[in-house]
Formats: sequence, structure tokens, C-alpha cells
Amino acid sequence: MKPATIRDVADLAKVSVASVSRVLTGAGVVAEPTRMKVLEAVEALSYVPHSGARSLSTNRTDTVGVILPDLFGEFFSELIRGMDLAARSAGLHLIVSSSHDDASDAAAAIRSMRGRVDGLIVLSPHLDAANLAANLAGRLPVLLMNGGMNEAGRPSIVVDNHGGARVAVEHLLSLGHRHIAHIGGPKGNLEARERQEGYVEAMRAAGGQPLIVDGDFTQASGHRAMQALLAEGVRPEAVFAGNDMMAVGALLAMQDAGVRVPDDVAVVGFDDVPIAALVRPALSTMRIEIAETGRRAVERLVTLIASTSDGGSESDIREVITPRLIVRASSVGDAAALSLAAPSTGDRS
Amino acid sequence: MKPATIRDVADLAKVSVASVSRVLTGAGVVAEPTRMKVLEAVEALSYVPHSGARSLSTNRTDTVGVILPDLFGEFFSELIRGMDLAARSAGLHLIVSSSHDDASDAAAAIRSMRGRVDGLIVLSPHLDAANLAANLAGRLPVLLMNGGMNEAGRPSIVVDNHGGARVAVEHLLSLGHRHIAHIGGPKGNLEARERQEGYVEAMRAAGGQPLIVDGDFTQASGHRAMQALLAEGVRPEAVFAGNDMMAVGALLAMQDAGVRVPDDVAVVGFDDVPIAALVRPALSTMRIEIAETGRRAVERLVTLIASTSDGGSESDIREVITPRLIVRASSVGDAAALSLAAPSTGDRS
DNA sequence: CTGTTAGCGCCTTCAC
DNA sequence: GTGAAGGCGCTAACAG
Repeated sequence: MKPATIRDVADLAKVSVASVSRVLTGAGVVAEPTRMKVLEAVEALSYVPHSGARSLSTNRTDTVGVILPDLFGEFFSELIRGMDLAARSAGLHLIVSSSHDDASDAAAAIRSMRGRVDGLIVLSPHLDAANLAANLAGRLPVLLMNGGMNEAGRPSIVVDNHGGARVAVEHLLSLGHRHIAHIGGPKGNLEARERQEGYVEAMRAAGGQPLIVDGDFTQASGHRAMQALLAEGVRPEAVFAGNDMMAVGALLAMQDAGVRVPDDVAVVGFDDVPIAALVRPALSTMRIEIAETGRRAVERLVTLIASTSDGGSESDIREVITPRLIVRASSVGDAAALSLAAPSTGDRS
Repeated sequence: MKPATIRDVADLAKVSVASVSRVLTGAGVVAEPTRMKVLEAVEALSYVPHSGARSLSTNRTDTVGVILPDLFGEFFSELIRGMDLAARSAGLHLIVSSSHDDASDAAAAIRSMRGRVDGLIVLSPHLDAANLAANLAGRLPVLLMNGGMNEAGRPSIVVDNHGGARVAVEHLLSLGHRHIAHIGGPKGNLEARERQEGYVEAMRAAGGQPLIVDGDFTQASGHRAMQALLAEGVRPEAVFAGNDMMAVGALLAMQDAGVRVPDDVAVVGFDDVPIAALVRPALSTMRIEIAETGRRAVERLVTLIASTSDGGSESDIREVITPRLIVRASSVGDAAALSLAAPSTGDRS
């Protein structure tokens, strides 16, 4: 009735549990006859090792945890896809935990990971970083991705949102636009703020007047923000959205209002989520290789875990991802020749 | 140096580990003074319970596993989002395992879940279902979502792909189209086959001639398939794609070729992934409440787990999801009034 | 090469 | 109300 244990196997095979363990883990040497007997018993009982028990002994779970604020939209799915890929090829399991609104919530999630994972990747714009991650996770290796460019000396991967935003705005400026509006992300979000600051700086540097409408990173909010602008009779020459989804929302709002993109208003987003290349006009954006970044995060966490158990120290603490400008039709009308970089994206069902 | 254990806490608080355990789990009764001492010690040592060890004792991991074939596209991310939501509200962790090409691969993944999860949700179109899931997972509760309408008497949630496809095709027929092409999903995929069969049947029933082009569920394949059709000089009146991503690909291919949708060719997809409402023309499709389905899957797994430990039996074995036709502009030109159902989708960064 | 014996960190009867 | 002791399933020395 109950699942077979290693002892059942040992009994049936007339050997000790140690031998069974040796056969199954590959550690140590076992005589061929013994090995056969064990394997037969395993087969007969359809025995499957209990990973939980194994973890308790070995002190390794072969699992990494990911703490996310949310799971909406393509950004996170792409990120997780990359992480899953890397985890898989490293023989690790991935445990995801999302929807952590406030810091204490995220903290609890981190806590509950103790004894469940070998390391953690934390994306938590709401979490004030290092402190929490450190105290709560015990001696658990943690890789931060919560967007703070000014983190403590803690392993992290951050996106240069500030610089990326400047590049985006400069692209629009170079197109001759001066009246450029910005649709900003959610208030508390650090990355949103950095992008907004980059926008403001670039505008100031060009002697332009910043014009900011609030959004919350969702497509719907971008749509609303754009509608609001148009309703007020404001007709900017260009719009720089805090992320792609809001840019898409703005795109649709303008379509509804009969405003032509990019002829009347040029649009640039941020992230380069798969959908950016699929809307029409295709969206110009600041590309973050999202899946690749996720892959990289796991990769770094793995070495972190290794170096932690080896007692070694980490070399490159902070890794900065520099977004790259992808010009598509939403900012340059005849960008057909330029936008060969539109990636093809898959789907399943 | 090493993380504190329950014993450290007990020592510091001058009580037994049993009392500490009682305080932390809430089980049993503890005198107030004792409880205080324990909590203080916990605080002082910043002790966090080791969930792995706890699991070994309680025989519960409070974790459910999800086996997926892939992680591409919005379908899976939506599904996972729904699952995460449900898991979270049930106090469960979610461990995802994807990219299992062949059956043996998926089997290994399932095996490795032993002792790590309390139950499993298996989506594996490649896996020949019940057998593997059953034998490999031991006495682990398993909820199947591998698309087999003809499963053994095993708890499952399936989509009525066959019926959904018929409805889609009948919608196109009702619009007066007779020459309807189908872009099919990947060969080995059961759901793709069911949809294709539904298409063929509906066509036959209407006295029409089926025309099938192969795809693989990716946007790129839909694009290629449509290009191929047009290149051959074939100009159907309508296209029913095996899923939304291929439909989007077809949409773009036609746009590139100067074919107008829906005036020249009407298009219907399947799934209603978020992007379906965002492309232009917005895509008519067969809606599966994807996230909701994921939520429901976890919900059922939870009751399954409960009933398994209670020794009770499951009532409704197979649950069928019936896709609903969503008419948007890609099939009916002036569908503006009809397509109020376009859901707004979020994104983060 | 193989068996015996401790734990891994925690929960949980069972006496006190 | 509290403590002592056994055990969850497995691995890892340590003897033989």
C-alpha cells in the first residue's frame, strides 16, 4: 500500500540499505551481482527514491526558488522560461512563488523556502532589498534582481533602466520630436522610477518639457493613459512608455482615436516582450533579452551555491544588463529595412 | 555560522524541542511564559523552520508539481499564472518542470517529484497518459491534463478540442465561407489532432473539401503555412488555425502579402490567449479560460490530495472544458459591437 | 566490496 | 503543560 522505502528494497534484495543507496546514487563501488539484485528489487517494488529524505541527508535539494512580485504578462513568463531552461540543464528543479504585494508577504515567502531550496532568485521591487533577503533566508545564497542599481555588495543582476530610458528618448529626439510624453509605471516600482528618471533627464538635457502620465505597467493602463492625453487635447509628437504592454495599450488607444502611428505620434516601449514584434505597427523598444537574463540568473545562482559550499567568494557582484534599442515601425515609418531583428516567438496550443 | 535548528532554540529558551515545536506549529497547548521564551529565542537566533525536515516528519510537503511539455507562449504562462494563484491561496508551493520532449523524459521528471510534492498536475501530450503517470508517481495523487478525452478512469481536466473546432468552423461556414483552410498543430500532439479532426468533420458535414497545412503551434509556423498557401496561389475564404499563435502568424503573413482580413480571408484561432485581443484585426477565437483552468486544476488536485489521505474517493473524474466562440474583427468586419469581450491584460516591466 | 550505525531537522506519541 | 525518545527515508562514514 505505502510506497516502498529503501529498506524494503534492501530486504527484498537481501542486501543492506547502504548497498542499495550505493547502487542508486552511483557513489562507491558495488559488485555486479549485488547491483543486479538491487535493481531487480527496485523494479519489483517500483521503488522511487524519496527526494525529500535524500535532501535531508545530503543537505542539497537540487532546487532553486524564484520569488516574483507577479506573474502577469509576457515579461515574467519569458523570464521563467529562461530560468526553467537553465535549471533543467543544470539538473535543478524550479519552485516559483509570486504575487507578493508587500514586503512582509515576500519575506514570508522567502522564509518558507528554507530547507526547500539551495538558493533563491529574488525579484521584488517592493522589497527593500538586501536586508530582508539576507536576514530572512539564513545562509541561503541569494541572487537579487530587484532593480536596485545601488544595491549593497550582494550578488545581483540589474537592468540599466536609467540608461535605457535615455537611449529611448534620444532616439525619439533624433527623429526630430521634441514634445515627448511618458507613460510611467506603478508608483512603488523601482524600475519604473528609474525609467522615468531617465526620461526626465533626457528631456531636460534636450531642453524639452517632461510630460508624464501614470500607468501601472498593464496594457489597460497604457490605453487609459493615452486616452486621457488625447481627451485633454494633448497631442505629443511621440510617446515613450515605461514598458511594452503600456506601449501596446497606447498604440491601440491611438488606433481607436484615429491617430496614426508613427506618422502622427511615434511610440517606443521597453522590454521587447514577444508581442512587441507582433503588433502593428511593430513596436520600437528597448530590448532586454528576457529569457536570456533568466537563464543567466540561474547560472549565476548555481555558481553562487557552489562557491558558498566551497567557501569561496564571488567575483563579479553586480551584473548590469544594458538594454538595446530595437527600431521598428512604431517610431520610424519605413523601418522595414531596419527591423529585421523581429524575433519569431513560439506558442503551444 | 550554520543556520539555527530547533534544538538551538530549545537550548537557548531552556525548554524542550517538543515545546518549541508546539509553539511553532500551533499544535498542542503551551503555557504563555513558555511560549514567550521560545519566541524570544526564535527571534534571537533568527530561526526559520526547515521545511524539508518538517516534510519528512509530517509526510506533507505543501507543494504541488506541474509537469509541462514546454513553456513557450502565452498559453502556458496563463495556465501557470492561474495555478500559482490557486496554489498560493491554498498555501501551497508550486514546482514547475517543463521541456519534456519524449515520454521517458517526462517520466523521469515525474519520478524525481517523489518526496518533493503532495500531488502532480501532468500536461503531457506526448506521454501516453495514465500508465506512466500512475506507475511512476507511486501513490501520488495525479491530475491529468494531457488532452485525452478517452482517458482511463483517472482524474482529469480536458478541453473539448473536437467540439470547439467544429464550432469554429461552423462559425466560418455560417458567414458564408466554404473554402476553409486549416493550419494544423504539431504531429504528435493529441490536442492538435482533435482540433484537426473537428475541422475535418465540420467540413465534411458541410460538404466542403478539407485543406490542411501543417504547423507546430508557433507563430512562425503559422506565418510560414500561410505564406506557403498564398505562394501556391491558394486563396481560401477563411482560415481556421489550430491555435492563436499560428493564427497571428497567418494574420501577419496576409498583411505582408496585402491580403485583407477579414474582407479577403476570415481567420479564427483557438485558445484566446491575451494577445488575441491585442492584434489588429483582433482575433476571433475559441476561448478557453486558461488561467481559470489552471486555477481549477490546482483546486481539484487539492481535493484529490485531501481525499487520498482521507481514504475517500473522487466523485467527478473527468471534467470537460467547453471552449466558447469569441467573435472579433478577424472573422467579422464590423464586429466592433460584438467584441466587447476583449480582456485587458497586464504586464510588469 | 558490504553491513552497521549515526545522524540530517523536525514532529509526535507517550509518560510524567 | 512539558520532556524524552522514536522515527520519517536516506546518505555517509566507519568498520569488517
